[in-house]
Amino acid sequence: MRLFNKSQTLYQRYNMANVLTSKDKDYAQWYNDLVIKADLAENSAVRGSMVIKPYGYAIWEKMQAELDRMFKETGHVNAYFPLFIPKSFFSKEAAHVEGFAKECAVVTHYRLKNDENGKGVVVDPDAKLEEELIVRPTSETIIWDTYRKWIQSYRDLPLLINQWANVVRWEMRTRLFLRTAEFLWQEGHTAHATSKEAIEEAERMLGVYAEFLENFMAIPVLRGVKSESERFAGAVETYCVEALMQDGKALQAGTSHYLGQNFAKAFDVKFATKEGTNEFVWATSWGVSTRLIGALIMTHSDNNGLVLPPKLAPYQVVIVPIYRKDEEFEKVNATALEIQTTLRKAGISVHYDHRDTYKPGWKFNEYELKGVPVRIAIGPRDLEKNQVEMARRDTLEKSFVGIDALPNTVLEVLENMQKSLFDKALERTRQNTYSVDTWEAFQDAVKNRGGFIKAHWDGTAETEKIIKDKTKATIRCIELDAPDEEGLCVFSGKPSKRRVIFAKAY
RNA sequence: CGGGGUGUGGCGCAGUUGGUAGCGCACCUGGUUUGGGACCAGGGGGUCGCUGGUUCGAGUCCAGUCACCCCGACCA
Repeated sequence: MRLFNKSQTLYQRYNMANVLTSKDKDYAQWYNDLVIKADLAENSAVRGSMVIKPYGYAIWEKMQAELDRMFKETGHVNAYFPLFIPKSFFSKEAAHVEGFAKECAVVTHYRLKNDENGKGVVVDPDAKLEEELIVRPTSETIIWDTYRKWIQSYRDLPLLINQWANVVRWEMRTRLFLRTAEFLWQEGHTAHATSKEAIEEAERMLGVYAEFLENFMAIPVLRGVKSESERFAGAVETYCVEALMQDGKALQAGTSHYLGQNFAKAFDVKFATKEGTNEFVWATSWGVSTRLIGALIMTHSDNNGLVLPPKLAPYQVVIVPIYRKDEEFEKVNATALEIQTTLRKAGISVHYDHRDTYKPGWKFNEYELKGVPVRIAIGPRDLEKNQVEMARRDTLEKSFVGIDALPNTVLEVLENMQKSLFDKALERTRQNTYSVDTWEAFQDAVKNRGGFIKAHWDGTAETEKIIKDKTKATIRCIELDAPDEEGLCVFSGKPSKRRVIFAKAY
């Protein structure tokens, strides 16, 4: 077994030089390079909007498939609501409009015409919309306007609907996957007869997200609730899962909101109870977005490129044939095809790259950049010994495996890698989650150490704001299982009943 | 919206005191190669972001304008 990562610098010198910026040198640049070089996405002609390329989209499709399965397993169905929302809908829920007004794209006209000077097309001023349309930044308003018509009786409840959609939030500054003007997501919107049911739903879906992130994406998360100032615009309570990235910054990976009766009241959605009274329904909404791809990258990847957990990889194994002449290729190809079939029968997704237009070394680097979990190289020397060379992406270890043992060995490695990626990320998160008790130590921790900082907070928005202004750290969440612990606010010195999680965030 | 930067073949860049555009990668053809991003030979491709000005002559100087990137404030 050869361990390249023990002599990483030498390895890189002759191998990956000039491909990716080193993580240690410039983490943000490393991230950008990786997204581009791994062929996940690129910037488009429209500022802040990205093209998700086939390889990146394949990862999103894997996520969608699993999440969709989980949503359906918990009783939800999919539907689709319009992209355009009448402007008037937005003003119906005060907090909601307040939260989103500053980043809405607005459709004002519905027609173009040829420019009179013969230069291209211009907006036809005669085609002004009576009521302007908002491009959805989220769908609560249009959905609740619709739910009013769907809900009359307790027998219509609970209403458990999800939609897969794109949304637009006109952000000042954007970054591929992490924050773009348009992004893809799913948004669940549910209606319930009681507050208790709605809270249970919000908590259930937070659990679904946590399970998905941890078991599927191998990303450990904290489960918690947001402070008032970080709460979703229009929610009574916002639950969240927060993950810690390799650079010590937190990333909100998913949110689930208990909306109380806010939207029901704003859109007049009432139902007849068994007892014959009329009551407003109780609501939730919850979502995760293509931002998760950013979380994926920043949790597992390294200086050689993307590292994908096997459950998410568009293909789990790539086979690279090695040969000199046509006769050699014939033999290698025959065996490679057999291996491909065997692995596929074992339920493993396999890509066999027999292109003659790239050399093996080029392919090795390419698939490392793309994070394919297992690479199998097979050449004439292997044929003689009835073996292949197997390389594992996360550790960069290479080993020789007998062809007969292949499917089982690969399955073991994939399983092991899935677990190992999670364990590694969990260990990193644990080592970077720590308590701080004084203001000096807090400032130092935010500035020099990063990570999840557990500190006492007096519970006021004022203190939270001052801490944010002074340190750039925000309250990521109040952990659901945070133990009661008397203490003094790290900033104000006022009494606090438990610690909350502070971090710098994406 | 403030600060900084950049616009030159597909990508990354060079271009001196103004003289009519070049390099690397990629691409195409042929050959040799193929176990960690091969090599040789030949070839194609750019009205230099846009508009105007100065000049015999502008990638280069001037003015304006647009776009994008990075750093802040705002946000998933």
